[in-house]
Amino acid sequence: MYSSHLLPSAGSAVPSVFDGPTEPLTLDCLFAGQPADKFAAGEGVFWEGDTASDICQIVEGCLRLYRILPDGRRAIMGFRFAGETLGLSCEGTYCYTAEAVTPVRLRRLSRARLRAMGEEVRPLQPLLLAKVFEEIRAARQHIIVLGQLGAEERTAHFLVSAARRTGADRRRPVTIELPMTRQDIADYLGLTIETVCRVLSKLKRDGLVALEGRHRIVLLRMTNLQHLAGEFDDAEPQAPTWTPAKWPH
Amino acid sequence: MYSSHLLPSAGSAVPSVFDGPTEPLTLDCLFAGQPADKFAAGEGVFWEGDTASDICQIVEGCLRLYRILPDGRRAIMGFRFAGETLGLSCEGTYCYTAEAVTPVRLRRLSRARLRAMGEEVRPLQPLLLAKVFEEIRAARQHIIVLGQLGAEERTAHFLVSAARRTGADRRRPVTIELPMTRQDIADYLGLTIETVCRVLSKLKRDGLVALEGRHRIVLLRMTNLQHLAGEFDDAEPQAPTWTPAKWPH
DNA sequence: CGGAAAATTGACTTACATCAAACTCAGTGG
DNA sequence: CCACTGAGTTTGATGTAAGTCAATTTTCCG
Repeated sequence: MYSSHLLPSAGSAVPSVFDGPTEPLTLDCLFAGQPADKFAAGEGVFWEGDTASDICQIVEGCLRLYRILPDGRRAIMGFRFAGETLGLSCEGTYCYTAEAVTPVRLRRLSRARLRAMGEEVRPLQPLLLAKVFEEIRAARQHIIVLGQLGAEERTAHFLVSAARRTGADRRRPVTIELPMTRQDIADYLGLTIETVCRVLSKLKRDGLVALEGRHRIVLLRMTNLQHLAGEFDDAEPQAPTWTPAKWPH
Repeated sequence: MYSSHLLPSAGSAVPSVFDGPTEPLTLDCLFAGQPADKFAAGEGVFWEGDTASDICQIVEGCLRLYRILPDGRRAIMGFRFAGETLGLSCEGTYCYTAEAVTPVRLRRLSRARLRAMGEEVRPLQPLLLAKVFEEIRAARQHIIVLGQLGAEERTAHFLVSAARRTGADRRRPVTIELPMTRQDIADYLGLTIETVCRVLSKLKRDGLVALEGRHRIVLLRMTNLQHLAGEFDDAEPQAPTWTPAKWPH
């Protein structure tokens, strides 16, 4: 019964098995009732290690999620924008710190409350689970970006996926807002701030993007950028040309 | 009720997910009835893009999980050893190829069947979910390794976590089996085979490890290795008593 | 405006990749 | 049993992408 949600049948992302009257039911509805907390730019929403008591949905603004390594390095795990949620795929304690990049308004929902709601509203489960899977997918993507791509490729990938997130159609000049600093981008991409700058300058020189102030970039040649980014995320099931490596004992 | 599984209350996660097979009720019981398929070294179990119809549990052997990028690069997402499962945190289609490193025996369980079982055996859900969360945790770990650590740190981290996976106690010389090739390790760590070799040679020269043949390594100085690896994963709230080193690699 | 923080650019360094041998084994067959 | 073989590994020489250090220049916010 309910387990069908945890084990979605092949096919569509959000399990359609128990859809019924789907329309008016999303997480938004649950969050809608909650009061909106406000945070100033630079303010922390929660910290790594805190008890993960709430799920949050951003009403407005942008957050950075990061961990600080023992030696002081900062690894940004991702950014969250209006409409997105955070805190769902943590067990027990938050596994990163969430900090406002811009002024942020967000709604909280305690796990206890969400749990209670989940019992009454059955189709809630697959929605939550879909978000968890989406996070895994994003994490795997990030692994490939960091492990395999060069500085230019990483940056192109970042821009393209930012554009994709806005929902803007692929066609022609897409303008994206990047409220975070260059340092944030660098810490996200595993590069230095200087390298990020140089790459952006190069992309500009090559006519692939236009820089409008610090926080707005126009992607002029999406196709080229996607190609630079590797395009490994899209469909295209590569023919498996594996080597018949054998076990050398 | 069941939603409490998807939204585990703060505090303890499901006890030691990664421990060896514990008696009472685990996935092992479900897999126990299934016949064991055999695969020769180098043989594929499933391919990226295949319909993710089964969950697999490895009875014996080692698998590598990877994706091939459009330009031919191979990104190894992870390895799986005896007792571990694969295919759980995929939606619809497998998101990587699974290939035997050594001869492998594994049991399959169709999602449909697992779903059916999940209805009868209630405590099954949290077990599955725990595995999903564990994968997220591992992916985040990998992101930090690839984004922030240098070659030596990455390699040390790989060794330490391999040791941890065997369940061997932290104390004193731990011998680990690494059935995969150096190339596999390189593709997993985002390095070249030469760099992996050089790092291992250096660790040997420094007396941190001993190399016994190609596929066995003795970790002589766990503490040093852990320190090299950054130690950012364990509990240990690391008092920041250390100088804010810059960006060494 | 004015000043400080952020971004950019340039000169130089370094860690890792690349290219190229040589070495090590484990499997095979004489 | 031992030489042959070839994949896998190791080591060395060299190249290069990205990091580091150090100025500027730009932006934006009071």
